[in-house]
Amino acid sequence: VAAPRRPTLSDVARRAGVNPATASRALNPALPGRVAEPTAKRVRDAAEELGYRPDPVARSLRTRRSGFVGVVVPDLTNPVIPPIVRGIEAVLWGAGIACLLADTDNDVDHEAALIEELLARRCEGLIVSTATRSSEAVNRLAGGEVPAVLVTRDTDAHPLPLVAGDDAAGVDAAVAHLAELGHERIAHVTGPTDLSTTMTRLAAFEAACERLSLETQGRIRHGEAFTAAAGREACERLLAADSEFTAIAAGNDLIALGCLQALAAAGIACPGDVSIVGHNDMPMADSLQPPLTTVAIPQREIGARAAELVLSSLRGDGVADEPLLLPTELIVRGSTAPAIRGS
Amino acid sequence: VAAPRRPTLSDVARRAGVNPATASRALNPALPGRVAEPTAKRVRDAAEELGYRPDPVARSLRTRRSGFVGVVVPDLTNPVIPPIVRGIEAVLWGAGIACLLADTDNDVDHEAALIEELLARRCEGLIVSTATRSSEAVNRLAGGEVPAVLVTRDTDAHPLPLVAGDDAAGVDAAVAHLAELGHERIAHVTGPTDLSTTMTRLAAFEAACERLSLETQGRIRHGEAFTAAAGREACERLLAADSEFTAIAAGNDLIALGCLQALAAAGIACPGDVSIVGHNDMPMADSLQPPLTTVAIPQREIGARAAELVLSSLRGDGVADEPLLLPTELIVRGSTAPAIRGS
DNA sequence: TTGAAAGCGCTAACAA
DNA sequence: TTGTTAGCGCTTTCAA
Repeated sequence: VAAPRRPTLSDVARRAGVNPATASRALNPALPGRVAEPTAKRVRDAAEELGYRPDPVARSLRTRRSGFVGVVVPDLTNPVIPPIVRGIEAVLWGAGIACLLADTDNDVDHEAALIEELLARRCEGLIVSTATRSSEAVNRLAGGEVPAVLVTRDTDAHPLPLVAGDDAAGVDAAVAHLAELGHERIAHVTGPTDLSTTMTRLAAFEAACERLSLETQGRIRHGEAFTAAAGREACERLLAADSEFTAIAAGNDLIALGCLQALAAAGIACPGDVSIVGHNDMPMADSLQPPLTTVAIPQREIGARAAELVLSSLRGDGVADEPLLLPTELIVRGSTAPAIRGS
Repeated sequence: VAAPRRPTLSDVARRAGVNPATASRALNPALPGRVAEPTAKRVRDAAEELGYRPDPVARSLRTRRSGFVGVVVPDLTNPVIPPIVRGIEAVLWGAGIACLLADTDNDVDHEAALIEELLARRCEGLIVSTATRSSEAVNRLAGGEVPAVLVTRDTDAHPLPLVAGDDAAGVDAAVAHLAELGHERIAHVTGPTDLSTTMTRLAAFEAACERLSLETQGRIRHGEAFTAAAGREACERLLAADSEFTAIAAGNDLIALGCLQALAAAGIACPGDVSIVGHNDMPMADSLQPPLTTVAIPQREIGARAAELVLSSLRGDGVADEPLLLPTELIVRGSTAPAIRGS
């Protein structure tokens, strides 16, 4: 028995009684050098009968394209990431483009390797949420052969289009909300300082406090990662320093969750003694105890817009290179309450 | 200025003054036909100076391999999935193999297309958590060219190795736990019936109730998806039917969360009036209100073991084809409490 | 409108 | 040990 090799274009051509080149043309419509309809039909039938599927590897080698877009994310276990990816996939899939995902585990080298891998496989576009704001591999993407778009996290050099939530406005609203509730001593527990999101939110926090004449001195702590464990640890450091505060603005919802845990462990009630505001409105933020007040970013839409930018680039449209900051919204839930006088 | 084309093996060979084939051999150590060390060094230096990176597409076309494993998941926004993926990645990355992820959005056609895509790109192995237990595309993987392993979700034909948690044992422990608390009327809100996990857990639920002489008649409802919204909707149907029950075993934690919401909306206290047990111990299950009692599955390890199976296959080792069911553990938290007499 | 020929970048037989 | 040759499966000039 002959090996059940998968049929190639030559097989199809032979069966249709034409040259492989003709078969190729018949199967790839449009393009100059159309094929006579009867011939084309013979080819299509032959392909159908043989169950022919074009070989994307061979095609890629020849055409330097691939029909897929690469998506590079820092950490799938961060709950904000999946909805963003979903937004990307929905748009791309709708445009007939597959997307292949890679997770860098927040590691620059890992990130560089995966970007290289995707590029080498001729991905036609790249959407990246970078592992760090100093990623060289990401910066090199600028002016490269394929369009690249950043989501949520920017690099310092910001050489690429970015789609993100308007974090600054969100943080400003969060601080204003706390101030309105009477909080005058607000702490900030951030994410890792090598991420643009952390720096943006931190700057916005300080600006808002400045504007409202609130003292922040000694009330800022940096978490080592965007995880609950890191948030908890940072909050414990904050508590240990005994800097008085009645509210915490957290770098993101996972950090906020960690703060919730640290406070609970220390016997401090939220929102009774201390109020907390998160950021992102991750899935289940509304189901925590207490339900988390947070700055919602439009997760799916961030992904969708990034995908659209890539599609525009592929169509040859120019892409504005200033950051696209989508509206954020403060969602008030149970983790914030009026400050207790003199506490 | 000449186009800054990325250097090819021929460029390297020319610079080293050798034949491309020799350069290829020098760069790919081992293999029959070793290269003299001085020559090899010249080639390596040339490659280094030129910044040569082998083209995986060309290499794949020639060798029919690719150096990556494909991972197909049904829904990244289901919180159990990312930790499993993490387990897979850690093992594969440790073995020097990249992994490319694809999300099927729980859709069979989408799944078939992505599997085809990954296969066509010569992925060397496939790890799949299938969209449905009747997926033809998945069944066809059996005996295919690349090793394939299923995680968490099986197909009815189970033609492939499976790595999953021992759900049956877990559900049995969960029901026993509820029974010990005095619950005699236990309802079951499941996931979608086209998933093997749903069927396994349902069968285990019925077996356990049977064993303990608990009536289940009229107390089973199927959720349309493994989401909180579906769980809530199914629980509302259960409540509307007014079948009396004092506890719910949920198909997974998201379903359990939905039940929590439905009960809260109906003014029924958990665990005061009704106890709930989830399944999976997803991230943040311990932070819900109340903290969820649940059957923990070893998420990362499921992924890791699946990846190891693929690696074994690639090394040519035989792989046992009976399902690998890893131990589950009932984690008792705040959502279960003693049944109220006569309620 | 179709065919012939070349070649994408690499590796595997075979020869030298 | 190294070079020569061929070809993976496809597309794209160029010629007929």
